[in-house]
Amino acid sequence: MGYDFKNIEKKWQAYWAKNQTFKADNHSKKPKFYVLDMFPYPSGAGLHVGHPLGYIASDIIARYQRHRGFNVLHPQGYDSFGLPAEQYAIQTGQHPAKTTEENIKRYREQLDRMGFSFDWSREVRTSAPEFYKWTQWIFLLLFDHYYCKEADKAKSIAELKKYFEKEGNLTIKAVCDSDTPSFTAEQWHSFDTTKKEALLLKYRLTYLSETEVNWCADLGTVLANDEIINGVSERGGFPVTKKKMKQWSMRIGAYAERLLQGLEEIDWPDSLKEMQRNWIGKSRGAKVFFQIEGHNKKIEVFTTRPDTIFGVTFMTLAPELDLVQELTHPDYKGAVTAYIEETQKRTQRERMADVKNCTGVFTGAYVIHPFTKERIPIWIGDYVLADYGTGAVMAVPCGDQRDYDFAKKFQIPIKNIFKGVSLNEEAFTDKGTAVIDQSDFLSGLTHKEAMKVVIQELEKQKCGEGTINYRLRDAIFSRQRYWGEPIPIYYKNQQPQAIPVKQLPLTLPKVENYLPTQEGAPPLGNADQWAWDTKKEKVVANKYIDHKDVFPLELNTMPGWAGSSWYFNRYMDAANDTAFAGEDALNYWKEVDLYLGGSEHATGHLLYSRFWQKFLYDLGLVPVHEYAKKLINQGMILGTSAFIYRKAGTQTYLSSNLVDSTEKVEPIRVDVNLVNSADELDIEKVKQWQPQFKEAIFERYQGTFKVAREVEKMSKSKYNVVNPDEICAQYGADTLRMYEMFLGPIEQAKPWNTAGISGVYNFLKKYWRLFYEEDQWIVQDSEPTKKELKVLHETIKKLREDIENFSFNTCISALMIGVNELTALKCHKSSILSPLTILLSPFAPHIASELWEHLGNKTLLDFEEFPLAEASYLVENTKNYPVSFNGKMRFTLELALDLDQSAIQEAVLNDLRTVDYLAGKTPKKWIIVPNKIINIVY
RNA sequence: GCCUCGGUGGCGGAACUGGUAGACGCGCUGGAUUCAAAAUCCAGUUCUUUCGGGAGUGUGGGUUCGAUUCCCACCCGAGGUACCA
Repeated sequence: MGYDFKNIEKKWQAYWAKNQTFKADNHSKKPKFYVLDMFPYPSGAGLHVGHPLGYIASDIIARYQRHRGFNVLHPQGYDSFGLPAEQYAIQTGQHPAKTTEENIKRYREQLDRMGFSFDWSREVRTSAPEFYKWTQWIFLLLFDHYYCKEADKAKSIAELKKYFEKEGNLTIKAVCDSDTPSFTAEQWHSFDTTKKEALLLKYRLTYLSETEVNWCADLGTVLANDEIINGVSERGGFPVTKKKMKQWSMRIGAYAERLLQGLEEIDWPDSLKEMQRNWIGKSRGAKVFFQIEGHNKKIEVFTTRPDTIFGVTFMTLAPELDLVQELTHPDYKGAVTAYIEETQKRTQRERMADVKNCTGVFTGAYVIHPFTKERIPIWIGDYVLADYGTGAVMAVPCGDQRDYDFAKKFQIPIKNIFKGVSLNEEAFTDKGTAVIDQSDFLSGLTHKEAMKVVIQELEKQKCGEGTINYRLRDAIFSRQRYWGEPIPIYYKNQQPQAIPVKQLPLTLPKVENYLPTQEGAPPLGNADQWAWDTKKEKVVANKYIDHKDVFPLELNTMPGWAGSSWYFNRYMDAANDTAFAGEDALNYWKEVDLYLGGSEHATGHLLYSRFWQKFLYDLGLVPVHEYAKKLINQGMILGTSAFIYRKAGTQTYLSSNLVDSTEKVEPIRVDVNLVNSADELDIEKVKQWQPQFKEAIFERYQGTFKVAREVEKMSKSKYNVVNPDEICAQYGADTLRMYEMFLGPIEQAKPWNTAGISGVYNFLKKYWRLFYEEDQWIVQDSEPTKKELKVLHETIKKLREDIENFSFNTCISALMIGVNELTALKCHKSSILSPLTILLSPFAPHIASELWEHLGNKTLLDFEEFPLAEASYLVENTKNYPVSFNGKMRFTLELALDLDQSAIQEAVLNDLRTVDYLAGKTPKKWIIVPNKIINIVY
């Protein structure tokens, strides 16, 4: 019989479920430990072997920490709003909630088979009304707050109103839209409610504005910047264009500096922090105001090089700017309008494709240089982005390559303001060696000096000031989709109004059709029941709109990242229906101690969730302002696709070792599950697999037909998906878990290769044989030898170190070494095997539980103490001893007393260098452990 | 282009602060057991060699008694970002 993983795994999974072994308590004297996975989107395809990688790692940590006496919170849930379910609904008419429910069921079955120690009593689903009630609640909190720069935190809109009543907005330091007009307290009092509301909206942390958005026509929705990769949509790869639309946005920009600062406090991968830093994109420079000639307005520009201000020879505005229409000289109107239309038509991808080929037109207008008072022509060009800085740049062709290219192309003069530099080929952009010239009071200064002087002068003359700019844009929060959280807002006199909090959740209405309406409104426009009755405080039918108390509801829904921006707090108290999480629970669990997930969320989820956490912290609703202390990015598991080669134009396929360069062949993918571990294809199965192979001829080489391999992303369309269910059925969950960890370092991307799994499987069988011989229990109670103890304690030491460094692949190596040595020693002693089994349990919990039960008939494996190596034979009997060499250096050798003499002599004699070191004083009773030289003294 | 990380056998990968490079596993080779297969066990497996050795961690330099590890330059790969003024 041997190692019967099927029954063992079934038995223990049932036991854990029945006893709720992994249910975490919100009250405990033990220290807490919260280990979290990024929750999955339950897709229709189910899990493949790559998905559980992070869950296995987190489960090892969770089980390890329980052994170490922590009260562990290890929850799981589903990020269940999303596009695929909705696309499926459009095609089939099936309600996304139903598809989602089915997918979740499938996911749960697959997860359960792998023996994870999740506390399922805390499961969350972002698409459940009990959950999104609180997502909507947070949305309304954001709607009801603004960002006070003085206090450097969010404050309520009520406070803002009071301020306006007293002082208007002339002195307030708050984050707001760039086009916010100034007003005094008197003016404020004179405004009607609608006007007041419109002004307040410019301050709210979630606000409505007419913005240039990334419009994806194929998906019928707008996309956030992080949802666009290389100018096309992340999902589907469709083209993206710019479009002006009224959209909800999140004022994440208000938190830019704090999001940057917070990175210093958290233990996240450097690469990921760097990505967030770049995304936030802080740059120091100055604002400069240029007076428009014959006009009462000024153009404000942002520049990081105010020191080059005397090199300005033209000005470029983004074509989208409203100001362009206003200042364009009538003679140039035609050209300018044509150019603007042209740029609007281009997709983002086209725009990116010809970066080299700069375009633009002259507006016929001029500004006045603040220092030289020269006339400077105003151009527009699409290399200037409307939504960065002020959408206007002072062009310094001598110091900026883009300005240089633009000037060359349109034959605008280039003024050289650098000493001893040639500008024939390109602009001079080196800040380190620049010496300013031809620049009045800046001449002769270095870049650094000139920066200081010019900012002082700008501020003195009130035509500019030193400033800091961020690349981080406010995040668009509206999606023209059905399957998302409804935004709890209705419109009265065109102004957004909050749904009363006690009426949440505002649940999704039924619709017949998940496509946009004929008028182009989002899918919620199809709902018959989607209006808000302010008197009854409930949703009513649309036909009552314009009755006295009934108003239209918002038709957009929230984006995918809404629910995931706060779900980690919900797990702390998932069943609470009076708060998003109870205060006690929040104060007990505080933050995630270890968060595992992919680095693809670096500038999306992981930034937005930090922003929401900081906002909730400002309101005193959560106890910490960074929610995840440590984060690990697990690497992707890639597929190993299999290829066969078809002779061009025939139905003949060649074994990969028959292909030579003279033959014209086409590589064709075949299902990896039809290939054995020696890369040999099962031809009979291929013939049944797809009709095109039924009549095909397969040319073998020496009796076998081999495929070629290539590593690529695991996906259904590449026929390289390996299903964990099948691996579990064939080798068991414990083998799968260990093998995934054994593949390589957790952070690294690595290819899946089923062939290698036998190593781990053999290990578990070998482990079993330490306990059973031909189904006879052979474990005895006798005293362990020192050698056996040494093996055990070396394993403990290595394992503990490696688990704490998340180096699971080397952990497993250490276990294998230990087991090999004990097998060689024929050790079947319970005093050795009991602690070893606890060591094994985080990795292979089922087999460990089973053997543990046989060993000690004690209670639960899960609350035994993890063994310590500190008190071990190895450590206690080892001393460090200094030895000199060549009279120059001093080494410290680790010594183990008490080992037999022949072993020492062998070790010493086999290593010439070691003998040299110890010439003349080779110790009789010492063994030299190499690589332990820790100190060199000259 | 810029930022970040990486480059070690046939393969996945070890090597903590510089100290016997290639742990562990896969694969491969030979052997034992078996009617045979599976399973299991044992031995070998960086390259090269005239069997003394010699070479070897992407390339070329440097520091050091000693470098996969530190420094400089370059080449290659992965990820991020992209007219950010």
